[in-house]
Amino acid sequence: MARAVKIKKPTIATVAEQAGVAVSTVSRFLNGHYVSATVRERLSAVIADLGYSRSWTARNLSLGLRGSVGVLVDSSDDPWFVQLLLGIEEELVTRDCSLMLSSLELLGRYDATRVLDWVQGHRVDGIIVAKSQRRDRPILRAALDARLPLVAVVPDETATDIPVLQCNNIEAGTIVADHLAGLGHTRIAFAGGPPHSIDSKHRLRGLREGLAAHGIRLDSADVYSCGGWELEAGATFAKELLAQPLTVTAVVLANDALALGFLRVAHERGVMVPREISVVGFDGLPFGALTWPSLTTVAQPMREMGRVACRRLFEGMADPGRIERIQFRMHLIARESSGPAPVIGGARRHLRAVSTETDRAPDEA
Amino acid sequence: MARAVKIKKPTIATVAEQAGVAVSTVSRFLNGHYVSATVRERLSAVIADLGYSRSWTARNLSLGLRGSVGVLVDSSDDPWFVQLLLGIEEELVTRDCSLMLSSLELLGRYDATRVLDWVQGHRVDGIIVAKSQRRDRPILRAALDARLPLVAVVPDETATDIPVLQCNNIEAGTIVADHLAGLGHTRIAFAGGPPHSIDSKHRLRGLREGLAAHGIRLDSADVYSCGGWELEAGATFAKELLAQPLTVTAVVLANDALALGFLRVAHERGVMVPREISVVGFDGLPFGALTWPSLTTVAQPMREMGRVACRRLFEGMADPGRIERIQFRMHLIARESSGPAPVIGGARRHLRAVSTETDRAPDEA
DNA sequence: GTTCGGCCTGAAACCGCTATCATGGCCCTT
DNA sequence: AAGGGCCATGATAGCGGTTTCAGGCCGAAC
Repeated sequence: MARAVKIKKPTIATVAEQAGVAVSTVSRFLNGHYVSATVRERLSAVIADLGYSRSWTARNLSLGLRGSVGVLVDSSDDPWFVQLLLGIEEELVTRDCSLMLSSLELLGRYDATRVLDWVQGHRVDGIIVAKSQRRDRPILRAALDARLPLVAVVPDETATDIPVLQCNNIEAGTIVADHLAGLGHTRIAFAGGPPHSIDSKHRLRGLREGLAAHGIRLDSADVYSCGGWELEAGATFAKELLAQPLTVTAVVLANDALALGFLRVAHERGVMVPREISVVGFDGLPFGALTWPSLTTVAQPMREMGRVACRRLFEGMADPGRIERIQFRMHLIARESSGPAPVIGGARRHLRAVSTETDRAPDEA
Repeated sequence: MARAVKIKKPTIATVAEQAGVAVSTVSRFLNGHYVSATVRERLSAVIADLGYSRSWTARNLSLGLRGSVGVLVDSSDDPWFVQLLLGIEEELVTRDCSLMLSSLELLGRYDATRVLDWVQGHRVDGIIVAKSQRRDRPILRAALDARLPLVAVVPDETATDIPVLQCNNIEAGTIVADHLAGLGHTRIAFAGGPPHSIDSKHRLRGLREGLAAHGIRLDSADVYSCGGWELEAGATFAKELLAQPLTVTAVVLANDALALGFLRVAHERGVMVPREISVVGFDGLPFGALTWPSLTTVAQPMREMGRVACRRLFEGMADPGRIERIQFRMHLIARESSGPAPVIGGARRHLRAVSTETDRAPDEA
């Protein structure tokens, strides 16, 4: 205390010396193993006095750990993964582990070598790949070959050899079906994303089956493809659909971006949503709440998924080889873009929306 | 090659042995120091053969580094910082350094001890605090006391003892002034955020000065305060302003969230934007492009700021004690919410917007 | 009064890599 | 022909922890 100020950071040896015990004793104390009460008190005092904090680098080296998990995100999905990160972080904090972030974009998306180098050499105990797609498969394979625990979140659904977290898109479709049927819609259109997207297919399938349960038939003529996932694709589709007289009272788009594109064009064309047509998307993007009208959507529980991804990763470290598929339920966020089906020819009063404004997702608390 | 498969990961010693050289030679090779051509070839071969990759943990321990920088983000600003992260990452990749992410929220926002623990004990060589506010000051102080290089991005502007990156809000104000003056507006309102926000004040000041340069006076009666930064505050303000007959032809709100709230209410009330009134925000939030009409705004070059923050952090590691304030210019993104000033009483034709759609910010490429 | 067994603690090896210092060739100089 | 430098490499001491193993001390059991 009264000593000359040391410039060097105190190490475990400093503490041991000051307390007059061996380093191993200090180490035991630090790790909560048994030490006598006297020593314990003395050590706490010395440590507090010195402001000592142990080097995780050294600890990890000794233990053969890396002390962090890597999260690879596809940077093109901007705001999508923020909640996911928070969920992961939440879980990590309880494990004295940190979150190493990297984007596939910057590591060189298609170069498995670079990712692997990051992964093996750098210092992660496992990786979580956010929104992997089929084209990322080589990277995943390589990581697996390197015996690196790995979890993919919202992956290309055809992957069978890695643990994946995904949403139940079929159920999501039926949720929309129930919602729209409840509002009295009977003629509904669906617009998918890229031609062979499995997400689209499942959402459509769920929608179709759900509607069927209500005795409503989704006509094949009312199933379209936007050709992509982006807002522009949705806008293009809207222009086509709205160029002709409306034959449907609601349109379901395969994701929120498409739906927002649709809403936008609807506004340009003066088509009233939801009075003339209801619009529903999928994903639960936060800014869907900010448009006018705000977008009814089926949200993915991102934060929860982050938590589970992390937990699953640690399980995978303990018990490698277990490959499973964890499904999450999506939940409806009814906002303003969906409303009662227009009554054909009926004199309808000004009816804005029945939106229940369940705006706040359970995990956004 | 033909040896029995070792379960253990190869280390530098394995490589040395296989190649018949000393570990120090391998180390030199790995670090790009000089070794003879023969040895070099032999080593590359052995390394490739063994699939060796070096342990960054060990390297860092030896070098006394941590090999990563920490980024503390305030989780409440969802999508705001994604571009920032990408900018940081971009810079980090060239330095074989990784990005450790943590949110102030989870580390316990107001508990400097916990952040410090993360910071000292865990393993970062420095930290970047994104969007720090005055209330985070104790954390910054503590980090500084621990001699930990630190950079604050878009900070509370009154901080003087740490390197900060910030936007030139005054200039941003004049940019808006030029834009609106160019569109013929002469009666303009400004709505600030929280009462004492310095950002608000600067933006207002720039606006006022800029307008003055065009011979336009910003009347004090036309300066309002929304009381907060959130969308709802903007909506509330809009309700008040739009309850009375319009006396201004344009309204400038202190950030995008407020402006989006305003737009929303304007739509509800059937007020045409920009035909009846132009609306401008600040920040450049990505989803400002998705609303209808899309929002004219002055954007912060987030990705660039991320890059610079990172570079500055490394400089600070080499040369501690240098405290400076780096300013960034914001740039106008003219979209649909701003248009020519309505001609009072004139018979105007349907004029949608003069938006030049400079939608894509330079750094979004 | 020994011997055995538990409980704490100390000594030292090790985790994988870097850096410093020492060494031994080889070429070049005078 | 001998000495001096330089170059490439080898040996080794850390970096800051953890863990194994051995040993000292004390009470209980024979």
